[in-house]
Amino acid sequence: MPATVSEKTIGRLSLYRRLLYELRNAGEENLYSHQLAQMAGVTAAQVRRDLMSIGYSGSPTRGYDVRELGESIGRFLDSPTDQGVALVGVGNLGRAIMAFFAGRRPHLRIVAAFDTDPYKVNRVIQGVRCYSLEQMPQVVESEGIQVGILAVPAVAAQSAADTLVRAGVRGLLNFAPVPLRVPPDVYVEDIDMTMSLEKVAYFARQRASQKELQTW
Amino acid sequence: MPATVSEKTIGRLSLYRRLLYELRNAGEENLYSHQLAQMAGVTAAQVRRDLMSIGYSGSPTRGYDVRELGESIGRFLDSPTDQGVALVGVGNLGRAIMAFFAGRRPHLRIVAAFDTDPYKVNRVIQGVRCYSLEQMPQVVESEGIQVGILAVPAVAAQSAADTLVRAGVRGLLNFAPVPLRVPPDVYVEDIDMTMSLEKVAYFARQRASQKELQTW
DNA sequence: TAGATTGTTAATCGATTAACAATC
DNA sequence: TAGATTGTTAATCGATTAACAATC
Repeated sequence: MPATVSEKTIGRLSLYRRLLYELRNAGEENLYSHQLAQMAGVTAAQVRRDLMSIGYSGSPTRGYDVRELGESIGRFLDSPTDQGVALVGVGNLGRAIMAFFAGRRPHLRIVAAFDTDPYKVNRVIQGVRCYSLEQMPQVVESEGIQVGILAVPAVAAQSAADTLVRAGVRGLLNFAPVPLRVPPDVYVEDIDMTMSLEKVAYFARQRASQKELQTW
Repeated sequence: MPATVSEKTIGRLSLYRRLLYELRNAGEENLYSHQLAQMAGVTAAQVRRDLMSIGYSGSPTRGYDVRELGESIGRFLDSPTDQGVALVGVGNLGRAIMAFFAGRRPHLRIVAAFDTDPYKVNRVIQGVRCYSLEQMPQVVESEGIQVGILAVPAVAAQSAADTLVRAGVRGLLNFAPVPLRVPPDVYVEDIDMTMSLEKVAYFARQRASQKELQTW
C-alpha cells in the first residue's frame, strides 16, 4: 500500500520531522516549503515532492500545517507498534550509541545488548539488559526484534550479522568498517567512520588548495 | 591537476584500500577487478572505472598488483604531509570516536580535543590533549588543522562549526543531528545516526511485510 | 594462439531541477 | 481579484551499467 519511496526521501523525511518538532515547540503553526527547505538544506521543490510522496497536501495560501505534517510523517515512517532494537557490541562505541539513543525515540528503542565479555553479560548498562552472544537467537525471537545495530570489531561483524539475520532481523545499522554479506531481503545501512573521515580529509585538502589557487 | 572524482568514488577508494591491505597481509600479490568487486559489494565495472579515475592501470593477464595499487590509492587519497584533526565534544560519543581512530591512520590523527567542561580541559584523554573552546582558534591555527569532527549536542553544533571555519578548517565530519550552514568552500559530511536508524527501521519493516506477503 | 581481463565509449537508469497550470 | 504557493509533468543532470575493441 505505501508507494515506493526512495531511500533518500526516507532520510529527508526523518530530518523534516525533527525540524518540524522544533518549529512546533517554538510555537509555529504553518510553514511554506521554502522555509523547511532552507532549514534542511535542500530545495523547496524537493520538499514539495517528498511531502507529495507520502500523500500529504498543503494549501496554496497557508502552506503546511506544522502539527499535522509532523504527525503525517510519523504515521508514514514509524511502525504502528513499537520496534525493539538489538545492539551487538558494548564497547566504547556501543555505549556511546546507547547513550545517544537513550530516551530519544520511545517507539524505536534499544531493548537488548549483546557482548562476549562475561563481565558485561547479565548486567544492565544504560538501562539496557546485556546478554551473551549465545542468547541472541532466543532473545531476538522472543522480543520480536527486527532491527540490529552492529558496534563490534570488523572481524566479528559478519558472524554477528549472520546470527541476527537467522534470528529474524531484517535491518542492520553497521558501524563495523567492513561490507556485510546478507540476503536480499535484509536492509543494511553502513556508517563507516573511517571512510567518512578520509572523504572529509580529501575534500578539505582540495578546498584548501582551491583557495590557494584563487589568490594567484 | 587531480581529475575531478565523485564523492562516491572517493569513498569506495577508501574501502578498496582497506580491503587491499587485508589481501596483502594474506600474502596475495595480484587480483582481478571482480575479486575486489565482490569483497566491496560493487560491480567489477565499477571497480575498473574507479581505478581508471585515479590513473592506475592493470594488466589483462595479471590483473592489478595488490601492493602497487594500494600505494597508488594512498598517493591519491592521502595528504603528502600529515593532516591533523580537531575533535569538538569529549562526551560519550567524542571519547568513542577518539578510541575508534586511535592508531588507525597515523597520517590522519586527532591532535586536539575541545570541550566546555572545565574538568576535561588541560587533561590528556586517550592520548589527546583537551582544550577549552576559547582556545580553539589559536590551537587550530598553530597546528594547521584543516579537518574537524563535531561530536557536540545539536544546539552547540553550528557555533562550534562557525569557530572552526573561521580558524581555517575546510572539512567537517558532523555527528550532531542538525544541518550545518557553512561557506561553499567548506566540505561537510554528516553522520546522522538518528536518521540512519529510522531508515533501517523503516526498510526492515517493509522487508518483513514483503516476506509475509510472499507466504500468501 | 586462444581467452579472460582490461580501458573506454554508448545506453540506461534514477533522481533532481525547472516549469507551469491549478488553487486557495 | 491578484498573487504567492501548491501539485505535477517535462527537461536535465550525473552516475551506473552494458558493451566491446584492445591487450597481455
